[in-house]
Amino acid sequence: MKHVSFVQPAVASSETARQINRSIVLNFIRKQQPVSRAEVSRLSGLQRNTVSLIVEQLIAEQWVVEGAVGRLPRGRRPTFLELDGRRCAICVDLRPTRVQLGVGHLNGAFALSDQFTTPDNPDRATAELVKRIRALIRSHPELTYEGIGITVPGRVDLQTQRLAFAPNLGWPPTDLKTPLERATGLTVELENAANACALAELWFHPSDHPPDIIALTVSEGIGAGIVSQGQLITGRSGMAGEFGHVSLDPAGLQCHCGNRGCWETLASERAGLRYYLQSARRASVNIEFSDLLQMAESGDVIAQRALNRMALELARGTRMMVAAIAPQVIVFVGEFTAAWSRFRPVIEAEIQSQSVGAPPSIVAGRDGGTARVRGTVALVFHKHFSAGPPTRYCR
Amino acid sequence: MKHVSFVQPAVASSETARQINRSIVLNFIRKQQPVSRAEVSRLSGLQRNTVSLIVEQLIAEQWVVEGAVGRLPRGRRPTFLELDGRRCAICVDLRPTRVQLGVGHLNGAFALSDQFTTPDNPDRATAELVKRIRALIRSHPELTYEGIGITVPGRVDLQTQRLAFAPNLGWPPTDLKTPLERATGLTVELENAANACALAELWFHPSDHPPDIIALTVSEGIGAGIVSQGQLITGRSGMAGEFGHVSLDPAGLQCHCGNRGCWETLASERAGLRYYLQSARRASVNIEFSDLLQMAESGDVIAQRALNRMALELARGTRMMVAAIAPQVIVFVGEFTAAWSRFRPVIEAEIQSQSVGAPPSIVAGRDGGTARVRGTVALVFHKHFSAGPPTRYCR
DNA sequence: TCTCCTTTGTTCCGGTCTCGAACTTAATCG
DNA sequence: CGATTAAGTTCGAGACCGGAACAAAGGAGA
Repeated sequence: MKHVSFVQPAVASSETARQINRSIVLNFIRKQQPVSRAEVSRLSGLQRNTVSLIVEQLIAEQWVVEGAVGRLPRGRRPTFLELDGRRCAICVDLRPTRVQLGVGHLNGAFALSDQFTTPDNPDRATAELVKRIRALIRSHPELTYEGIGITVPGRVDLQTQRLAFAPNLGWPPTDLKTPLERATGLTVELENAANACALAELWFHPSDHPPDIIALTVSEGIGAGIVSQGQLITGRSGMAGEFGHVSLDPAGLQCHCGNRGCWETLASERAGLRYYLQSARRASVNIEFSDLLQMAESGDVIAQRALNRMALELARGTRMMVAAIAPQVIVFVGEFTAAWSRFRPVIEAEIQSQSVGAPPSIVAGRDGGTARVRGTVALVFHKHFSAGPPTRYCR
Repeated sequence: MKHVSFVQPAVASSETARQINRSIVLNFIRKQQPVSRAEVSRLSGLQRNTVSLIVEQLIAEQWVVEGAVGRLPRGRRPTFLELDGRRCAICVDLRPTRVQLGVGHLNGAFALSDQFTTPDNPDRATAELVKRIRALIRSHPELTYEGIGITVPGRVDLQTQRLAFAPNLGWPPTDLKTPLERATGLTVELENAANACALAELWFHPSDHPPDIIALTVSEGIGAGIVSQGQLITGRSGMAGEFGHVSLDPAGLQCHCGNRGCWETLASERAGLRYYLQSARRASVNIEFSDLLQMAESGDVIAQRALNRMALELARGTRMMVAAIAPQVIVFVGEFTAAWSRFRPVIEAEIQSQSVGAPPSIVAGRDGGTARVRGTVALVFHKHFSAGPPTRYCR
């Protein structure tokens, strides 16, 4: 079997140096804004003149704007630089039950806007999205829309950019990108929700995270976004991170994916609800996961027991990830983090029993309900901030 | 909790371009040797003059030598370039039972030399290694020794470079690097055996492998070396890839690592032997895994059943890796590949039942017994062939 | 108010690098 | 023996960065 032998490494010229330095400067401005040219020079190690030249270019291309003038005890006042907030991305979080829209600005500002119930087929979903996105764009004509970022509850094929595997959505493989791009004229970035959350963590909380993190989204299903050495692990056609479909109980329940006893069937919101309904003996009662959290909060012992069981199963799988990937941080994202004080000790205890080296830190995603939507901002802008694809040392 | 915020990205200058292109040229020569300057120019996209300049430099630094002169139907004859075979690495494969030594040349030539029984403590092992390595160097004074590469049955701490976790060796955390470097004057590279095998696959079989592979070493224990997008996944302090210590059976046997029912306790050579002894009811008979393979080969039904059970457990864990990492290829390394025709179908069947996307290819390591030792060649030379650390796009 | 000092930001020069084109070298073919 | 073809070299142009000198913009102190 022959594969495409290796990625042709792009040769470097003097312009390559500029590209690299440009991305360095741009990232320093993003991370430190507002910041002066001199400060960027000191932080990056680039000469002041080089920074000035690059900044001039960035201003011309409308990535950066000059802001206020600073104060110093002595000397000339620095003029601060910021990212240009007029650039923004349209953010879509597509989930099995609801679709959430928002607008994320390059300077970090963010606003949720619309939401609607997820249509039961891709075509209707596309049509609805087009309608709402058009309205969104019309409502703020002063902004420059960079693109549309969409998080999906499934895996996006790297080659075709189609939504290739989405058992919790129940859609067939779907091309969302092409029709949306055609209808709106904007580029569309699709990404698995967990991957997007991982990117968002790096993007919005740069200094707190070392470069090896896992973002775990727990909702209808379980997905993991793996970042290693600052790079998203995609795997063959973008399928990496399906820890949710590792079978932890060969005799367990049938999963959407076809296997039995997947972690997802043991530790997702659905599993939590199932644990509750099994004990409560109230079959087919129409309760949602948020209700379960509420009930546990207000002292319902059966609900509490269901959540504890869910926590235990979550912990088991987390231990698997720790052994496999050895991240420095695991960020948990999902409604269940509202009951983080219940989950955290259980997971932490299990992790600590894994004696191979120091355990990773366990944190709940800080953006609460917006983590997934915000992730799409990173998705859209991310490629503009890296100097081309990282060199791959494939032999 | 604060971490070192991010890796300071190295700024680029004109010399950066040269470094990048140098590594491109060097790698093309390695992969295509013997090859002419003109051919490198065509393959890489660099101008002929640039290639010539870089090659001149590489020859001066003794990385490359001019070889034979080629023939063409018309035109001036090309002079072929090859890597300089006088450069070589000392290769050590440290295993719980035996230590194997060898010499690997930059041009791909390779020779096993010495082997000895693993001493039961680190100090004696170091002393023995120093003695034998000195003898090895003395025996070929015409060669330039670049460094010493050592594969170990455990994990090497990224920061301290100590052998930090080696349950199958039974050693405490040990610094092998410093004393060996002091005694020999050569730099020492330590790496987990599975990681080394993964690097070796990329290094010696460049065109066959896509950039997402897992190398799985099965012997006394089980270790995985993960390469994603052409880069080795290290994880927090080099601990990534411990799939062998994921618990697949919470009620299973106690493992060296302290947990219960680790994959390693179910599918390693030791497990295979255990399965045999359990059925054969010949406790404490002194047989080795190679004997077991032999017995199965010559028709012993109990031995065959033991191997089949081992294959089944190996397959189960492989499925976990496929879900988690989604590699394009999994390379199996270990004595058990002698019975590959027995293992392969079992693993393949299990993988195929994983319905998420196309399954990865399953192959047995081609270098047989020398895979691990050869891996160390890649280990020693690898850093000279990449243009500095890959840029990390950490936010 | 005026001068000194400090810090920001710019201008200019020298060096490195790649690219493109012209040139030299060395072989084959008619 | 000249035409042709391809390999490898030489040279000038253009892009970029680093370092040093310079202009700008204030505050502190006399």
